[in-house]
Amino acid sequence: MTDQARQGRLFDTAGNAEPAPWERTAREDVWIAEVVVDRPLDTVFHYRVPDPLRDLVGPGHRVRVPFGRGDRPVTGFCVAARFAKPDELNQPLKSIDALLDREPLLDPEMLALTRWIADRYLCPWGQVLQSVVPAGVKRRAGTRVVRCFALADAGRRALAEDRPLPPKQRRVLEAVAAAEAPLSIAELTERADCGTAPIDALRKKGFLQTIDERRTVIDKTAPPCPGVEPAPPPTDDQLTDDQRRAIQAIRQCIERTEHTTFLLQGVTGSGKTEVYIRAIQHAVSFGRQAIVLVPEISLTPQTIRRFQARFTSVAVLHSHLSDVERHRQWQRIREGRVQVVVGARSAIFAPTPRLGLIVIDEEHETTFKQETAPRYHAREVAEQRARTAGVPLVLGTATPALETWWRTQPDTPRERRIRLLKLRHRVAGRPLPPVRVVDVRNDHRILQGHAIGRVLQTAIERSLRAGGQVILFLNLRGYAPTVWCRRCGQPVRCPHCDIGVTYHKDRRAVLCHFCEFHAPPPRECPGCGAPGLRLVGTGTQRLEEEVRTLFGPDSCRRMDSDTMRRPGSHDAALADFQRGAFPILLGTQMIAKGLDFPRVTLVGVIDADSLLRHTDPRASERTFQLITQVAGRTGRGDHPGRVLVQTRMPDNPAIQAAIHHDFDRFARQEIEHRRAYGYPPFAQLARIVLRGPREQDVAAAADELASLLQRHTGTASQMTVLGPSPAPVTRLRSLYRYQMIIKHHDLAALRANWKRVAAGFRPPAQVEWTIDVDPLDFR
DNA sequence: ACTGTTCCGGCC
DNA sequence: GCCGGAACAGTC
Repeated sequence: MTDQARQGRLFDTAGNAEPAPWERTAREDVWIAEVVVDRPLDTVFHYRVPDPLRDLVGPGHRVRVPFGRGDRPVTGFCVAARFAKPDELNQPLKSIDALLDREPLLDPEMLALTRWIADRYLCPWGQVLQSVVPAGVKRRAGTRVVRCFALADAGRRALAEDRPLPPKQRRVLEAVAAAEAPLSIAELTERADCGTAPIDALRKKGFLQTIDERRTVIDKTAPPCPGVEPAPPPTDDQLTDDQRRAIQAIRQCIERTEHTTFLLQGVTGSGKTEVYIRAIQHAVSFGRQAIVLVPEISLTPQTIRRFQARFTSVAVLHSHLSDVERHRQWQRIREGRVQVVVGARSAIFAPTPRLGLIVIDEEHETTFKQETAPRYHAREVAEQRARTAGVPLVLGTATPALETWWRTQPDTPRERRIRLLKLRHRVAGRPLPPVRVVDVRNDHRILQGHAIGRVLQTAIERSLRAGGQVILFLNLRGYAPTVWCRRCGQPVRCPHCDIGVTYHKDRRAVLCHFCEFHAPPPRECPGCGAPGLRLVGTGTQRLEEEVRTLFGPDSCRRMDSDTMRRPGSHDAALADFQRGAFPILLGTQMIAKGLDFPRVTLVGVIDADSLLRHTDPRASERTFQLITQVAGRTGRGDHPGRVLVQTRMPDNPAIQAAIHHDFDRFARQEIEHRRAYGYPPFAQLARIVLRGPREQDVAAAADELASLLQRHTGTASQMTVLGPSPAPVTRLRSLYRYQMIIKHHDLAALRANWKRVAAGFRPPAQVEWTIDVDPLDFR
């Protein structure tokens, strides 16, 4: 029996399960609510609904309930409310203390979706529920309870009988009578042009009754997005045949209100966004709403403006919204006043009343996976939501995640199959830029420690001379990624994490990129005491220095998470680049996606090898994706572009596939690799991490858990347990970490096994575990 | 006999 | 997660 069924046994008329004692007989008929409390428990609790709340409490409402021995008040979500027949209960149930929301925060579909996430990602339902409703919504940020006045019976009679009243009181009473809703003191004094005294007098006479209403305090609308007007949309005959076909396929699916998952695989610059927009317009024409998920870094004014230009009401949900603003947007969405919701990962929980379509742009991006509990992948959640809502899901990218691509292939079972829509050409007949590998093994500039080799340097000079712009991509922030001791040959490490520190010249400090540690750069080696540490390697700060030396002090702007700390600085830098304020844009990931600058004629990848050096099982997939994405930033205007990739491994398969723009070749070779090693999609993985302050305790707990898993699964279950072993980053924020990977061809069986084992495993004090289903981060 | 610590199960 | 009881150990 599933846990879900077990939790529902109170109403299980089949009667196979022996009911718990308190479930057996009722002394009286009661309304009960099933409540999931705000605790990491995956259990549904039952509470009596007191009579006054009888018609008010339903699924999706939050309630306050007494919980535990001390009856401590906790909040919970009501997930069902029903009449309990006699004979079903015998122990007196505790009662709901209070109803916290007038309207349910979640509709039945969202409740079901959160339940699905809890099962799929092995996370307590209560925790999922808490995390899908924004904090600002729960705290009702930006609203306040305001005392309002409505007509009481006595007042109504007084008006009807035209009884004599002082003139001000009469005006007040008439204002209240004329209003559709109760009026606040401020509204009343304004409309009746009086002070508060007449209002108070009427209330004392019983002519007015007071009603406390929750009102919005701040209602400022989002400022219009800065930046340049987007290019005018293409007319119908400017669409490519591929675009037309794709739009047609998605529209058909919208009309039939049936679910299909599409992979819209289009080379960079092939007009995927136009396809999304046309498909969404169709859904909107049926009075439905669309959700568009994009990686956070793509939430630039460029993207936002494009949607705002084509729809009358767009809600943008990004991480910089205040609680108040987020609450306001959430309300707008829920009231159906928004046509399109554009947002990062969590926007998949947007409370659209009539969902018509979901789009995930750059679907291969790993930021769609949440790295804290519930560790869901927005793509999976989106598919589940689309499936139950009977609407299409469109996954768009130039470089699909391997798992996604695999599902378009004939070997995939039919029920998992997704439909491939290809956009093979760039719009306006523009070619993909030629990509050239530059082998820098013998480049004398590189050998001297510079980041820009001779070939790239000349190419930049030529582009600039021709009036073009240049993008330089380097995936390491800081000045020097390693601080190295000449004598003992050891890097300087973070005292809290076992990871090397990075030197940041602008802050005159060494930083740990895993925790908040920072310190002045040490003069001598913390290990052996030798003086004279060396700064090894190049990060974006050193690259910036080099570019300014080579091409002039005003030639470039750096974009990475250090320069882009303040909200808006990102947008400002891009706007400056767009209007040509500087010719060279250099930076990390954040300049690799989605940007559309027609004047960029050269893209340089400074160090392709740094992408491959990771121990991550998906390193080569990421390398291919990043090179392809960043290469796509050029050749988007009237001038052709080109791409130079600096590497010491010119024959690497991922690099070779990227320079040939050959996704299929890359995917086929990578999928065979996955098949050979039993990686997803050929097996399902879950990663368990144990962490604590004492290494022996963590290691011992890991051993115990591993043996529990082995014993429970046995040889028959086809489940493999890899490890335990120290995690690749064994110490993080002063905590030791051990991990194991469990592997099974069937995800449901894997989850069931884990649940059985987890129920009997209690780690020692100070050791805690986490489980990550379908992990993407193995650090 | 008394008190502090850890382990463990239940929470409706 | 939090609480309380049981079991255990160390102390007066």
